Amino acid sequence: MRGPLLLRAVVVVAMEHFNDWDLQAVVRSCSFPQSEPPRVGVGVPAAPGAGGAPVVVAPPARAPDGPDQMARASASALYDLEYLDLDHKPFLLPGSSSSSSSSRAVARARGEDDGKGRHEVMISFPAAAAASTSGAQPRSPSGRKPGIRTPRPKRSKKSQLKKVVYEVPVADGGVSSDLWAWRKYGQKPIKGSPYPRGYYKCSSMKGCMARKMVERSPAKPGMLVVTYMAEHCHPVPTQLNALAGTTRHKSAPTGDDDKPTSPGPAAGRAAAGEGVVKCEDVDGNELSAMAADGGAEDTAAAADDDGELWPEGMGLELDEFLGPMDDDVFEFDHVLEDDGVLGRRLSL
DNA sequence: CGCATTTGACCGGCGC
DNA sequence: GCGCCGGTCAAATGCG
Repeated sequence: MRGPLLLRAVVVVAMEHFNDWDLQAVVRSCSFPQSEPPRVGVGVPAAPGAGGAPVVVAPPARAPDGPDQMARASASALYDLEYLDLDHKPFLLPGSSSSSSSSRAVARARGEDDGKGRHEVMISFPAAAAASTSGAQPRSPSGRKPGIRTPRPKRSKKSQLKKVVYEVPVADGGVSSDLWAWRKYGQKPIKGSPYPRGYYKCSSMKGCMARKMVERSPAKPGMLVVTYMAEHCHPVPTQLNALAGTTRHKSAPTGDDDKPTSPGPAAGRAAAGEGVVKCEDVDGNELSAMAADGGAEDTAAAADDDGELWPEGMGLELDEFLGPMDDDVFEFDHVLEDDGVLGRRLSL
């Protein structure tokens, strides 16, 4: 395990509330003990209907070129993605998105070095992002017979899923993480890529529809491409080690097996939570989530196909976590992208 | 024993 | 309309 988390960037994406935009994408960073916080930009398109292109949020880190840089880069590989509704509805399910105008966002994130180190970010938020959740009915838990499957509820169109693609560097030992707890539910080889893609669901709270896919960038083997889909409907877990005893910690993976050594959060972790937050599903039904204070979890761990680890032990109090997120920390300006996409840029 | 991960199969979307 | 491919499910397996 590496040292304490030095740097994190938090991407906050919310639908609605940007006038006619469906979403807000806020890339935040916090805890930059060694260097200036990276500048991060977020863009949102003006033209609806062009959905499909994913959001790529690239980290502000650059390739390490020394011990110090290495540490910095490793730390900067840690990003937290959080979905917030800035209109006081902090946690959204995908279905809660009301507006339909926006379809795609393009964001740019600037790293510490605005020059060559600039990281391009693309965001896509198709309008009907919520559809998938509406159809997500729990299946009969027990025993599927071979060849016999319970009818799967109609999936929403994949292209309509809200996606945030996050590029994180695979630092030495594979450092990349967010605060959420993820449970792997699948892995598939992707055509055209030598690396398989892992599929993760948020396991911080039952019923959370948040998902992510993790794969290594074929173009840049040193980068992991993490695609987040749907929003968490619960607060970001804070005390990552609170339930350390309930989580699985595999020994360090060796070499190039594909096993993501995710200390997966046990289901029981939720029981440890104290705060209860409510969130709504697509139908407006309230869901109750065990909130952060003590609830939470350890590390969202996801490994790339080399079995590299996301870091653990990022204990963080909620206020601490949220502290750096003051509004005035960020500075937005709108940018009209080449393709007519209205981008929103923010800097710290 | 309970949980996460693995892995093969199934299913739907999308391109041709 | 068909086939490919990606995404998801769920039984089997392994680990703590």
